[in-house]
Amino acid sequence: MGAVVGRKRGFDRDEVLDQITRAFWRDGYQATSVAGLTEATGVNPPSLYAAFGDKRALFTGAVDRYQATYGRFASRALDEEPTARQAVERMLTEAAVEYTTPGRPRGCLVLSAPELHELRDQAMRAVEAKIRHDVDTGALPAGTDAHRLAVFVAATARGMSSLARDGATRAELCDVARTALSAWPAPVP
Amino acid sequence: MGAVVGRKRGFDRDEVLDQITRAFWRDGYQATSVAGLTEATGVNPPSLYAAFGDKRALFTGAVDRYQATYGRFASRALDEEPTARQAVERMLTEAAVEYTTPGRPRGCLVLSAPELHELRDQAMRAVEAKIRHDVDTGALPAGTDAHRLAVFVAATARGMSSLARDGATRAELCDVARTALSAWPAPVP
DNA sequence: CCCAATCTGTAACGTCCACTACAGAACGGG
DNA sequence: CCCGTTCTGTAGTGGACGTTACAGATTGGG
Repeated sequence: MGAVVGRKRGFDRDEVLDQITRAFWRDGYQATSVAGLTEATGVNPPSLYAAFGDKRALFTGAVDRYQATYGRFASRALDEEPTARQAVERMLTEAAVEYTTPGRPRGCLVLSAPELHELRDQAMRAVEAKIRHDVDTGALPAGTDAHRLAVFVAATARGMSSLARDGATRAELCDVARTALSAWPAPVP
Repeated sequence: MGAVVGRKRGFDRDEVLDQITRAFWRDGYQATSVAGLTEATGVNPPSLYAAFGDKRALFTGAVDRYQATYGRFASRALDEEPTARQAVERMLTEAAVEYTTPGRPRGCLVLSAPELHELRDQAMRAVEAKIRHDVDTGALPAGTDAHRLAVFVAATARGMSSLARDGATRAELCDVARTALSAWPAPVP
């Protein structure tokens, strides 16, 4: 079990994966070159390929890491908040913060990369399930269209990510979240 | 005036520019190769370069054409509708249709291409000016934050374009527009 | 202290890219 | 009918890309 012998890796795998994640996050899959990654990380191509695989594998590794760290806030809000309303409110207001945090790329990696359509659908379905649960249990009016509301939340998050990438301020994104939430149906009394 | 002599061009310049527009619209600037454009149009590279210039010029020509045709609906709504509310309502509902019209790429070219940040800002400022006018003339409540509302409209349009690219239906986009409009401030009576 | 195993840097591989040199074909004016 | 002019197709240019062959460096086990 474990490597029996051999020269030790000359770089911190997690640290390098983080730099790779930020590169893909900032520039997207296509615009990020392996040569650029070696320059950003100081790790030469053979070592990158040995540690992570080809460019596609580098990207999926970066996406996995993104979801486990920077993008974790969304599923956390859905898991930890009791109602859909509270979960979406927290998700969107935290998104305003996450999408404009200095020292990292702006916006959301998953919402920006065209090739991650599947992950976006998953996220939207999770929001829809949270809403549907509240409709079923009577916390939201019986007539509420859970799918429609989830699509609207998805649109808001995507719009916020796009605006963040174009340089929108944190306050502007908070206002977008607040305005969007004003379209939320009144809770059952 | 006019060319004095010489062989005539073997293709319809506008028709070819339209195919080029659709290619950039569908795949973006980077993912569109000149080789792909020659295949899509049947026009060889030297003729393309003679007629339009280099790849960057091809792209800006395509964007210009897009704004003059497919994307015209937005500025038309702002120009032709009397109130900001009516203009935005028409803009978003027509966007739902335009973004999902069969036989052409989905979503908006300007909202999808990262390099067109400037054009997006222009569009948002136009919406903001329309709203500010209604606030100044009393058609909207005096406390209305025109900028904040314009950013929200921009977020909605971007969200709709992104959803359209991921395959959202026309009905879903109409619902997003309707829900977003429910956040519009009540008009002054 | 040697050895098999693993990682490292150098330097290249073939492929695709945007772009163009060149020669010939099609045109209208004289 | 020739001529200058403009367009066209072929066939390349140099460069960037993702990926890897290879030889040397470094490790721990025996």
